Amino acid sequence: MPKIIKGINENIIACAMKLFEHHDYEEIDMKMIADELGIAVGTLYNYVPNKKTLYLNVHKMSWQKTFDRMDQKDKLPISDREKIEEYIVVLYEDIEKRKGIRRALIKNITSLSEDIEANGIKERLISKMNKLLFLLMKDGDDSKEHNDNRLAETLITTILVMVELHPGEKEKNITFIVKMLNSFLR
Amino acid sequence: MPKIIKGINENIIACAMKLFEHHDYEEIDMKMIADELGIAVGTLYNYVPNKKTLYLNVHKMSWQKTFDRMDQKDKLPISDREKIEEYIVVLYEDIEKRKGIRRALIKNITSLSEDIEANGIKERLISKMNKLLFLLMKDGDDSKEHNDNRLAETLITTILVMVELHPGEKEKNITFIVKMLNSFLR
Amino acid sequence: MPKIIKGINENIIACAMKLFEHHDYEEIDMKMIADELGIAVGTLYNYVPNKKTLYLNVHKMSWQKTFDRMDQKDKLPISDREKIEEYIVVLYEDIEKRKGIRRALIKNITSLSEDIEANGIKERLISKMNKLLFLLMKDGDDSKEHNDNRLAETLITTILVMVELHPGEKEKNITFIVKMLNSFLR
Amino acid sequence: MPKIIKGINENIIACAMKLFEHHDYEEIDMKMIADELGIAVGTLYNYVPNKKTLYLNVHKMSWQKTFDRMDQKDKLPISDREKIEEYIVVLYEDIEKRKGIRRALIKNITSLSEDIEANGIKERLISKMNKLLFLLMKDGDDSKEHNDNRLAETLITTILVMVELHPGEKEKNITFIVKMLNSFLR
DNA sequence: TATGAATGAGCCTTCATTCAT
DNA sequence: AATGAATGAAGGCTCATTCAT
Repeated sequence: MPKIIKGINENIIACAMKLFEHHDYEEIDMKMIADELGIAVGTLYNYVPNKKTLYLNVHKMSWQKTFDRMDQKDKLPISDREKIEEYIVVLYEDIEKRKGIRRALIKNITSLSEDIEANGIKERLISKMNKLLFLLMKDGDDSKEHNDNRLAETLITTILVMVELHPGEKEKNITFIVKMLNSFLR
Repeated sequence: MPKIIKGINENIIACAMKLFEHHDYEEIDMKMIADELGIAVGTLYNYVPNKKTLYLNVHKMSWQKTFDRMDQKDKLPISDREKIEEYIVVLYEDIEKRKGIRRALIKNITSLSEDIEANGIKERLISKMNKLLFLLMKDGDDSKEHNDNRLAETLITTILVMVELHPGEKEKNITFIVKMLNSFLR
Repeated sequence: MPKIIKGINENIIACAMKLFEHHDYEEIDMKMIADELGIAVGTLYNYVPNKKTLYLNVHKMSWQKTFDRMDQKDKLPISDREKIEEYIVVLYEDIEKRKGIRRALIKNITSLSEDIEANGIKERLISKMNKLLFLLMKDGDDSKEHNDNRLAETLITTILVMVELHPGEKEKNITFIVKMLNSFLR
Repeated sequence: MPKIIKGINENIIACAMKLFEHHDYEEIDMKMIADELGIAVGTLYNYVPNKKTLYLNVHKMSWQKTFDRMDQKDKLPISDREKIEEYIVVLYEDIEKRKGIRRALIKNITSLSEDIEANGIKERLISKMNKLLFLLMKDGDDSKEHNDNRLAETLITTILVMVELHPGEKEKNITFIVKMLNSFLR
């Protein structure tokens, strides 16, 4: 049974994250991760039950970081509309940064992959965005009345798609997304 | 050139589509597909040169069918705005109807399968939508000026996501998408 | 049980020989042979029990042709020494002509392959050459006294090696071999 | 770079040599070699990058050892003619002693493995022999003038063949080869 | 008899996971 | 605890051979 030492575990997550950020799941093998950590495969397996779980944990931590950054924005003394825009920027940057995990995010959002077991992150993210959007919607707006998540979902997906299809055009991409948001809310 | 029997080939595409819909490229092996078809691997290889090509063909077929239905709409004597809405409906219905297509579309749109050489169909679809959108944009509009594809891409992706996340709510979904489109174009 | 029709069988051998002459055993598959014959694989299997046997038969026929050509030389009204030189030329040309089978010959001569079951051809060939060489050796010569096959073996092998290592230099190759023979017999 | 444990590696080469000696490249599969070694295929692949390379290494090792022993003879204070005879004896003994080497030598000499990229060792050996033979040839001799390798090639091949076809008759075999050489040079 | 689609064992190679040291 | 060599199940693909038509 793997003994779990806090320090090492964090190291493992960090290393794995670094690798998974740049490469797909299949492109990374346990030896690479062990090498990156400067330990033996066997040792890695003392701290991690298997590759999938490790990946899943990285996935979770990865999202958590994004959540944390969004939470930071919550504390800023800015308007809700500004806050939404901050959210978008945070999401954009995080998604852009983590290539390897981006795929997982997409799959997760679009329910593409059932085996990356729903860890509730998609729901948390959408709900977080939606809460804010709700405040910005006009009374009487259909979306507000039904309080569905469609706008939030669309925003998040659009970020993903823009990062994929127009890489290196952060400015334009964000401008577009914000414009889309604003015209919807107008 | 392998002898191509119409029926079998379509069957193969259908089966592969069904499997690729629920699982990643790497998760599916040729034996699975053969088993699903009730034939031997060797037989499968009489009709398909290799796994990659099969996967690619699944994508192509998916797109092509959608594409064809959109072409039908082009011939109708309706306004451009109506045509766009028809496009949306076609896409929505197609995507909803043919479960198998959905994941393929998502992967293609999001470049999830970038290693699988691009087959240019995604570009065709986006360009088709964009051409129409262009006519509807106001002069001076940034998106029109740059004539980028962002709006088209967003529309298509949104359809996909709505179908996935709000199945069985066709009315609401399409209403939302059209509303989004209209507010953007306003 | 395969029915054997004379005409077809000869055709098969001829076709297979043509292919095996230019390519190694592994490079040729039954489909190729069938295609070359203009029949279906299944049909081919009506006349031939399996690939190995077919190959073996081709091998035998191939040698037999060489033997036949050598036998022709026996009938010529020439000296033994001239006859030996004719033998060398026949062997050289035949070996040169049949690339694919050349390998089999080498293996056979050098006992390299035990699965091409000894069909006695090597022995026949060596013995045939030796009989003639014996007549040319001087009395008192060790080789003659022991009547071993060493000279014949060396000649044959040398032909093979020359064809392999100095392709396209027939003149020089044969000159060398004959010179070697003559100096040995002198 | 796979971790290389001296003992295992030599064992692998020895085993592979033993197998490749009796069977063609295609007839041997990695599982056989692993089984022969008493290890798993995966383990074998820890020491060998792939089948082709393993095969190639078997060849190289075979040749190199023979080569080394010949280099020893070069240092002796003897005449060139004596040196050639020493070469012949070295080759004979080496070939006779190490059963495994024989088939590899034959294949290499006869270019039987031309698809396996040439490793240049055959050329080295022939050239080494030829250099010495050149010194012994009479001026005006055709072979000397053209400085081709035919005599060297023939000598080496003849050694191989004699060992194969007349095992246990070392004396007679070497006598024959030397006699052949001498009559040629006379 | 002829056909050729179907079969499936077999091959090379990879890599997550285990376990003796 | 740490190590990393060993394991062997899989996976993509081929091709000699079979058999239903």
